[in-house]
Amino acid sequence: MKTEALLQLDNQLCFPLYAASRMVTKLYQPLLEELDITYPQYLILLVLWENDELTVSEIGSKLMLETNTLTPLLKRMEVKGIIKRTRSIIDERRVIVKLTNKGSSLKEKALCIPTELLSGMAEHFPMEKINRLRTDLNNLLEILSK
Amino acid sequence: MKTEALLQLDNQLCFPLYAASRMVTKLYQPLLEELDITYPQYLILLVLWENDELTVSEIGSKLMLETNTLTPLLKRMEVKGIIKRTRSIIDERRVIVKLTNKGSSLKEKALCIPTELLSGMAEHFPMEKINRLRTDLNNLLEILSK
DNA sequence: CACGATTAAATCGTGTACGATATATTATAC
DNA sequence: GTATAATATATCGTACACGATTTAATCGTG
Repeated sequence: MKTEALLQLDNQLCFPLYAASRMVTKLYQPLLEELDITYPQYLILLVLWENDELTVSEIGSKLMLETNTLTPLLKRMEVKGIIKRTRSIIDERRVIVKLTNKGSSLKEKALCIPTELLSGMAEHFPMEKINRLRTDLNNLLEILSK
Repeated sequence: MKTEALLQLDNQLCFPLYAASRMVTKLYQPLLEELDITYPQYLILLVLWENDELTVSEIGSKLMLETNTLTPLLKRMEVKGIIKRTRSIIDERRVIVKLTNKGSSLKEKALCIPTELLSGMAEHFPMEKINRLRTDLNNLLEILSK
């Protein structure tokens, strides 16, 4: 490919990644609205539902987010009453994030979300392709994170 | 797959998309810093280098961004002196975005960016997979945008 | 045990994203 | 022609992202 052609939007990897990420987030929105949470807040809940009581940086390493993003995000979630932040007694540098009852119980409401989204998507996009995409993206992430 | 397992971070399509998008943006950053532009500003330049003198909403439809994002972004780019915004005389609702000389000349500096990134990535990620990823993502975008 | 280095969060400033609304201009219907 | 609908941007408010810096607590070494 000519160097020139590499600058065309269609030939970039970055753009479809950027656009698809935003579009998929928008797909989630009507479903997340019913839980009164945003998309990044949903990701944090996914992490906590799998493993409750994590420190801020443990959440960060799973989601690849720094404390400068997480701290305000977690504070908003605490205001909503879905998590609780407490300083660790053993090591007062650490802040333990724990689900409240409300936060835990949101999981039941969320169970239908992945299925609903995938089925909506699979109408026009074969599941096999979705799986391949996920695998490729996870591979890419692995490369990029080291 | 059990419904429960669908809520695991690893099984989501949304998360690797979100994380990979942010990671790839970070890869661009050192290169874009030399041009003194941000990543979304780079995308706008890609569009204008292909086709100069577009309206705000024409840029928006190519990048899937609304005017509430673009207007401030374009204003910052105008302040930097890389584009010029002018009301159309034919239809005063429209704003024509045009590259300045500085904006045009940034293209030469940018020519090496895609090659440099792809080569860095291809070390651990076969080009064939990158191409497949791009194709799949573009397919997904097509589905999602209608 | 003391003190510099490391670690964990928080804070600050800037720049996106985007839903909702406002404003101004042009098109359309009657 | 004029009221109204449609179109194109802009504005506003909220919520991320993230580089850079700060603050506070713990660790490690002499």
